[in-house]
Amino acid sequence: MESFNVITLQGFSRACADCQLQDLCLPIGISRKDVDRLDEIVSRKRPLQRGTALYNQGDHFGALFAIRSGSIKSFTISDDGREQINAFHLPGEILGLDAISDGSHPSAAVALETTSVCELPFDRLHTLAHEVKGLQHQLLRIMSRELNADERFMRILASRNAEERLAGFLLNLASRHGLRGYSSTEFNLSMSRHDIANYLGLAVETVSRLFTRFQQDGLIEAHRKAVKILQRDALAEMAGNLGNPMNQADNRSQESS
Amino acid sequence: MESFNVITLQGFSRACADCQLQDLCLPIGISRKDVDRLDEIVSRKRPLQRGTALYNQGDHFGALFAIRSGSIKSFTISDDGREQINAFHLPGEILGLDAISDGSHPSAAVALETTSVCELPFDRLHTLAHEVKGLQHQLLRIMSRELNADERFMRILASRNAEERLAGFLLNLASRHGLRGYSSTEFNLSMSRHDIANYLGLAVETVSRLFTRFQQDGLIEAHRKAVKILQRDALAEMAGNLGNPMNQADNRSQESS
DNA sequence: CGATTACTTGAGCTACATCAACCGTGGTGG
DNA sequence: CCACCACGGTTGATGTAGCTCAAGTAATCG
Repeated sequence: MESFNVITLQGFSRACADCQLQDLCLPIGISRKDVDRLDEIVSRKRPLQRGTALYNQGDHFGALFAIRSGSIKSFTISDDGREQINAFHLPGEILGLDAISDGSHPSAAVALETTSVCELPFDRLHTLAHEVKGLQHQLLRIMSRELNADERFMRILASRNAEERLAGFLLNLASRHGLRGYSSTEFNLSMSRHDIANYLGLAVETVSRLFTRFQQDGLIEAHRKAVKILQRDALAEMAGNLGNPMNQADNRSQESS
Repeated sequence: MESFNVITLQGFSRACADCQLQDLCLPIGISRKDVDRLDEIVSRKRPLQRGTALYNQGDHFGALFAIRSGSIKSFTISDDGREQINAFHLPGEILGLDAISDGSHPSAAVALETTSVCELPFDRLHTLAHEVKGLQHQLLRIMSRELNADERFMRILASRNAEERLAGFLLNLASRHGLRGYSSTEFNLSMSRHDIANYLGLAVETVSRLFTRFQQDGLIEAHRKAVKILQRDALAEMAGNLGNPMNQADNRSQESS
């Protein structure tokens, strides 16, 4: 709702150099001049409505996408028709990296709310990365960061119980919101309980019960999509202090020494 | 036992161009001349004994490693001291990709048996990739492939039960062995039941029981480390046909159209 | 304003973990 | 060379976290 016309129409055309998210996204560690070259290949598409697919499973891979505002879930449908969510993506994050290897998207991406994205045609990006070493490095770093996040999440799925998973999930979202300049204690979930359950490998009922229990225990305040973190430390304790490091982007900010 | 002195001592010094694994590893899509340049930066270390660490969690990241022979498990130790295995690596696979993003290894890597590796100093590799576009692309593809494998595995952890997990695991190992020119129906597990259980997020007892049940049902033949797949299709059915695609490297082979 | 969909709450069931005992095997030292 | 030990693996018995089924309530949508 808000945060929607923050980006003016001018901002819409004049891109990366002015983007609020540039220090989360591709332009890190790239000179102003090279950012302008990046700009030239980026195209901004009109916002996706909630439920709209950015790409479908099996689609030809032609471009990476960076989220400008809104949020997206990526998921796959298995042979038996069940959906499994791989990730939720927030502004500044790059989608489609898993499609580079075989030229088609192994998972679909659907907007969870009104969402706008930047399109980065891969062949042009690749060529530019060949010329701009900083961009090449940044691409590798982003992919590596993603690998990290996946590994952390695998760890959670393999060894944490339901309450640890949800606690970790909430903290992860919280800190990712924080990184984007929003409140890290109070935010809206753009995904349904069903999606959360699916993502965490739990039943919807379990997630629902945990939300009410966390609330009863004074850890959070939750009413439908609105969530407020009341006792961050208790949640972190519960999540085995995996809340912070589970975060995809956290580590990136302080490591540029 | 066998398959050990396949690599001669000559093969040990003259590298990538002669390597049996080159079509699984970095050199794909690179001209002969550029492979020689790659060769120059690769250094071959003496074999690691079983249980020896290639690197430890938190170590400074200076190089990627490619497995030449043997196998390696990578894992992290969480705050509470529990080990969680992220992956098992076979010959031709690259380790250390998750360390690019913040310059230190988020996970440790330990040899499961006598294992030899090639060391690829990252700064030199990075520079070479800047010059050789094919190498840059191949690096991205390998990372993307890894992302894929992680996502598939997350799906398994989040939505499959014990028997589906183990069936998928066995098929995955089988086809990875096949890709390397070994039998894909008969092979040795280099990891313990404990490791398998840890990796799959199960208890050792459960894994053990499943092994005996699979054997009783005539799906496999298993004695200690030795495994023989008897009914591939039945296992695939059980794994929700996730056995094949779960594989990290499968898709790479037929897509170079 | 009714109807569909998202979420919550309760009751019972089950897959798997945990605890405990036992077995085979490979290594070591007497 | 055998006896013993330690360790990885197997098997059984029991407990429980979380799933499933079921029904109710609240929000959303046409």
